[in-house]
Amino acid sequence: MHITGDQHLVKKINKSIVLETIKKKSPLSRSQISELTGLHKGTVSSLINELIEEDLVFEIGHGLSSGGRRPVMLLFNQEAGYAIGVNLGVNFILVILTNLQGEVIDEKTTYFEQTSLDVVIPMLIEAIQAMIARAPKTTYGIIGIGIGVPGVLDDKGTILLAPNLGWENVDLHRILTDAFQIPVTIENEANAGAIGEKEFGFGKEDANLIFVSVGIGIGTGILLNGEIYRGASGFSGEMGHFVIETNGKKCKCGSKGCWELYASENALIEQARQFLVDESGDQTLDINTLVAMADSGSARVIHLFNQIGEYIGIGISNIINMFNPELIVIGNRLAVAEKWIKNPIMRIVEQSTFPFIRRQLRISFASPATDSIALGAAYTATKSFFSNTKVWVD
Amino acid sequence: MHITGDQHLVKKINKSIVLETIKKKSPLSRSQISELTGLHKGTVSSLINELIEEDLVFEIGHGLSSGGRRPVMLLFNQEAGYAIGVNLGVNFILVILTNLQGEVIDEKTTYFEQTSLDVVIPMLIEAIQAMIARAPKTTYGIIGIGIGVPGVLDDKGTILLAPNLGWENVDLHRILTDAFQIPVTIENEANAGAIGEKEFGFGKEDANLIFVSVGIGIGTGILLNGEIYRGASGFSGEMGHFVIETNGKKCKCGSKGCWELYASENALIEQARQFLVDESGDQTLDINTLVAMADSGSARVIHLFNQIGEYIGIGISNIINMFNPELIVIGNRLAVAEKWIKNPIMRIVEQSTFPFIRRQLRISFASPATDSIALGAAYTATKSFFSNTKVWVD
DNA sequence: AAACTTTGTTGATCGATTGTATAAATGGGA
DNA sequence: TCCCATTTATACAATCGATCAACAAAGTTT
Repeated sequence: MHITGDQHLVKKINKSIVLETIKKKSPLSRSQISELTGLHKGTVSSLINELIEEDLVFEIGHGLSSGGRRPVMLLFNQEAGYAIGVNLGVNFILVILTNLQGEVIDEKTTYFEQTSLDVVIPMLIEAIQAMIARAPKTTYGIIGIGIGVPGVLDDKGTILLAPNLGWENVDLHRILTDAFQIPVTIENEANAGAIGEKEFGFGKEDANLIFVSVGIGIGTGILLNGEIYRGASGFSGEMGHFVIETNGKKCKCGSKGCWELYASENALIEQARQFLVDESGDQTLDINTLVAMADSGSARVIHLFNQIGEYIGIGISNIINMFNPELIVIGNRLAVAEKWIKNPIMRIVEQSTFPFIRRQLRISFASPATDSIALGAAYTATKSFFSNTKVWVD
Repeated sequence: MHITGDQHLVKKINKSIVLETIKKKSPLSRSQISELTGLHKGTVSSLINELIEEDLVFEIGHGLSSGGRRPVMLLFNQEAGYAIGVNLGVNFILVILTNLQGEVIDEKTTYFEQTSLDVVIPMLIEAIQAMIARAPKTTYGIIGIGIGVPGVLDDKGTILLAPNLGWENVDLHRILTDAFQIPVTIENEANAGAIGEKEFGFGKEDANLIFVSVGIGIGTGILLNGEIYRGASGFSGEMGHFVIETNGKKCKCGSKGCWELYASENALIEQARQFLVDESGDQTLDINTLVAMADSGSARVIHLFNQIGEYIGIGISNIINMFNPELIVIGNRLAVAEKWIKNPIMRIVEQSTFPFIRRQLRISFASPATDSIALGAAYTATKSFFSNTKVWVD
């Protein structure tokens, strides 16, 4: 069975084009939409009236005349419904509430120490529950819940493996659907980050964007031709296990010389521990501590960041040469060390990539203020809402 | 301006679905097509009649009854037109003539030694001209010319750089369009190979397929979600310049330790030359000679193939971990050494890739009998014919 | 031979875009 | 102030393509 064409499909396509246009360029008049999209005036009129009926668009009043009748300006009704977005981390749960435009209305972070299912799942449900309770009443209510998870998923939303949480075969989709009776979408953390950056971050104009999540390990969210690339078994993006040293250290994945052995938060802390025992006692080492030490001038720590940065740069160079993307965003924990790792990364990238590829390329660090993973997760929920129930074709 | 929907689009979609169904599963009756596609009987009838009118489909006679009126069986008219496919190599021009189904009707190889434009372009034009002259007369005649080129192209069919031919900024599209007044499509060699394997080779069922062209250098054709991936500047697939040894040999690309320094035909021959001067005089070394020597038991050559195979395996492992493809096809010159490099490649891949990724993965060598590059090139011409003038939406 | 099945066509209907005419609102100029 | 061109938006008929239903054609089964 194929997706065959009929008038309903045509209408869905055009309605989605009209709504997208309003979302991106409002305020707009009907006639401007007609010109921008190439659709006939009458078509636009009737579609707009349906969208107003559905409370997704509203009239804001008259605009300025350009020599004739004054246009009626239209706005997207961002507040017709809200979406929940969750970044499920290794020691925290970040829940955000966004409107249909992806603007953050509310947010709350909860921390945990034990990662066992019995502890985390109830906390997760409670956190979402609390956020739903705080959401204002709207036409469509909570239209969906999107979650970003640090692990490998199948296409039905089961977590096959989340090594840093110690989870295996957790049917999170079922658990949350049962708990809330609301559509749930689950996405890998790095993929969600890529989506977030594409929709709300630095990558709005880019069709090819790669989100490099440098945390305990390294994961990558690959967005090609505007869509997440998943591979044959939903398991692409395991770039942490690139071989960058043919005869390097042994990795638990079975290979040798894997990238994340040299360039992750784990690598950083492990190496720091070797010389910091004497330098500063047995304090708990984490990345924020190390950044603080570098800021206050510790040469050894600065040198360590430099080294880690170079290794990150090697992997990123491989990514660049392979994917020739428009944008690379470095996110997750190590992004806070931007100040200390940016230069070595850039230096290596300039050495190891083609000039004509670099010309189309930008590299940036995810802003610590906005959580692109939670934003991306919320966006998947919104998108699913539109494609399943209302407009949108994809 | 977007691609908006109207009835013409609907018809194009459905007509293309009907034709594709016939191409893939003929002989078929109208009613079977209706069931397979989900389209209404009447719709199928009218579309089929148009296709018959256009000479793209014909009735072959009655099929067997299944308890009622006997069906009229339909066939795709593969011979309604022919396409030219060209593999422009570093020392040869292979021209093939295919029907609309991609079956090779005729083929001819011409060899050349000087790669200067003045020599090669006239030869190319003459070779194509000769093939066109030999083609039988059909309804649509020669519907297009497709060319696979070992170099970097822009989106208008200009060769920006073909290092092994010594060409730069050659507007091949214009040259050939002027010469033949027929639609011309130009594609990178490795991309054409990927398309050929997808349509006619081992990859028919696969959406994610990577063609690794191991010749003088290493190029890759990346087919994701059923489409060639080109990257931001049409320049992805430069995987020959992966870094696999962080402190390895210097490469002319400016980096160090690039894959193709260790795993290409160049690497093979260079290393062979070092010890073969004394072993067999100053014969001209090429890959066929080396394969022959291995076949007759030269331990050193066998060991060399083993080593090159292992390095190929390392790069392929990286590709696998990154793309998680269904299929990898190893093509171009080194494919003839399958017997000697297959095992080391496989051994390394098994060591360096995840088991769950391998489960969905096949690795094969391009068959030397069929040239997937020329086939893929011819297919791009056929596809362009259908999408521009007749049915097909993409 | 009658009844049922399968295949394929034909004409009516539906639904969506488009084209044309028209109405409404406005600015510019005589 | 009045008239007209212009811009905006709607209304209604025309058109095109898919679907639906009825029917004809050609079998098979009982």
